[in-house]
Amino acid sequence: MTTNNLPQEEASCPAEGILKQLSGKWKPQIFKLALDGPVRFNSLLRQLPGSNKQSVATALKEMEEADILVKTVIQEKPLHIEYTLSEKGQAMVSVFRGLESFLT
Amino acid sequence: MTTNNLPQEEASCPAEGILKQLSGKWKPQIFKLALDGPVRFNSLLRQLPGSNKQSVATALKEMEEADILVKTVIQEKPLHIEYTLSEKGQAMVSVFRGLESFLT
DNA sequence: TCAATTAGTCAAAAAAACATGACTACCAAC
DNA sequence: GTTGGTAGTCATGTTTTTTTGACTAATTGA
Repeated sequence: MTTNNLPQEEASCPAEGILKQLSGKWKPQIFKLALDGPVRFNSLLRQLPGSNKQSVATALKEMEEADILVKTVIQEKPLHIEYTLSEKGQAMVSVFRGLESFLT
Repeated sequence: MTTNNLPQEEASCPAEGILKQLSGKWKPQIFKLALDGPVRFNSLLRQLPGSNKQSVATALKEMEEADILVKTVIQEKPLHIEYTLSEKGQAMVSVFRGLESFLT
């Protein structure tokens, strides 16, 4: 048990929460792919070697909950689902580019 | 075992590595405290409720290895050690501020 | 000499993240 | 009616990260 669940919690660090929203084994790569346009579940699985359904599904769900991606059901015959960068996601692009500039 | 340790590895995502350098339970908070000036081991332990020696030591070591913090031994009587933002660390500040701007 | 501060290390346990394989459900083609 | 594609869920197991508690070693003050 930590002493963190105190009333005056959250005096800590705003960047922390956002870092969490972008961190994890697959989120940065998913974000990057989403920059080029809508992404889809099975397509991501194929584009991310070493990934798996569970991890990709979790990443997509969390990025949707964090309002980085927007989930859209496309009403066509095979009925597929697209994940698109939200407004917040779009706004994050510059920060993401900033991160990329720190290649050692 | 993943299929990731292939020769043509590292076609993935540059931002990913930097995110890892700043991610973890304590690194963002340590970075933030380092913005105000040099930080020290025991002082950090006191300022980060719920933290512990091991975690803080690991965070400091990794941030030093990532060239975000610079470790300096101060030759005074109680002989203490300071961690200061490196040049790279300074350059990261704007990105860090960018992250902070995404408070929901 | 005993207690306290400095800055840690080490082994082990607990918790969180990630992976695996089986399974669901819908629709279309053969 | 079986295969294949869409998009997942679920239980379980493994791996990684974080925490705990004991310990080290040097210096200071009483």
